[in-house]
Amino acid sequence: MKNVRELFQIMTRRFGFLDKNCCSAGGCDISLIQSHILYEIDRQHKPSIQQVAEALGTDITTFSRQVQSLIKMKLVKKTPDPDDRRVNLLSLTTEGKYVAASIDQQMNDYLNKIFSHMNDFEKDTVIRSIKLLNEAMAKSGQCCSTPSFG
Amino acid sequence: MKNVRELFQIMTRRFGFLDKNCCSAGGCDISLIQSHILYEIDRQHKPSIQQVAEALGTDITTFSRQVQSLIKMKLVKKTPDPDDRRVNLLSLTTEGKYVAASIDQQMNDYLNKIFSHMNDFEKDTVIRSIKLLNEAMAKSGQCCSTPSFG
DNA sequence: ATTTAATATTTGCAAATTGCAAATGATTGT
DNA sequence: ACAATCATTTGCAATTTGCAAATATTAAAT
Repeated sequence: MKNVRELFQIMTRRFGFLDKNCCSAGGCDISLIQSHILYEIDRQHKPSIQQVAEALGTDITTFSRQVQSLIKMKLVKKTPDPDDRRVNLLSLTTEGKYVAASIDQQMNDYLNKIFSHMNDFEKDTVIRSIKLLNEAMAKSGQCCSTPSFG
Repeated sequence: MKNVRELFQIMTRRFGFLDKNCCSAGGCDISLIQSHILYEIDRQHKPSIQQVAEALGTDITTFSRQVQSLIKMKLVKKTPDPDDRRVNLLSLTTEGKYVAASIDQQMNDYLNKIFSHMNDFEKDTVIRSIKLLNEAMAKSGQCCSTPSFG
């Protein structure tokens, strides 16, 4: 069996390209990192700045500034947490939701294009495998989380 | 079935963390991008600067400078192509090969740790699935390659 | 053979991104 | 009230970025 790492490396790289190719939505061009931020804010329920920064493995001071620029672009909103006024809860604006949804749509379209080269059984096996992989990585704790917080 | 993209996004992110965690080898700390460059130079046979830049989807002027710093670190060597003196062929120095091999070792160790949470059948299925996925992505041409050269 | 286009790589430069250290504002425990 | 802790933001200096233009070499055209 060839080097397992090679398989993962190539796949991840390709998926990264896919991600980069889906960074514009309705005349709004955003960076790859910004796309990841929108995705993560959408996924979590009113996360704090720190939560998103940690999820993405970005330095928090860097992240703070990235949020500022997304706010300037009117894609993200910052609301003080009523329970703890130190924290700011992040959420997407209507426009932000639209951009995020549009990116999600593009990504899923691409993924379907990829899966069109497989039969139903293969597709099912692949999806099941990714799920398995994610669970195994979650169990492996330290190694697959943010380097700094590891 | 939940959103397929979510599965891929999380997996890719985790694998990215894994990559970042494997960026030091024998007292030599390198950046994530530099790690990718070493990997790609190692994989290809005496590639040109342009070939590696395109494989990694990096702007070529940026890449040119990254190669320069790797040369300063004595991890990479640049040899003029005898057949076409415009191009410089890249290769790893002995030290570069050592660093690349060490990173590869760390990555495979981590991957084995992850696979230790599966039985042999599951592991086999997952690896087979990644292969399938890579083939399908290769067939889908445009979408999973570098954005600029699309 | 000389001129012209193309190609691989490198620089100038100016803007954007980075992370550390320190500051701010808010909360908790004593 | 007080110090310790925490979430977030700024100052700052260094690195990284990409575009446009320069350089060096090759291929094509006349």
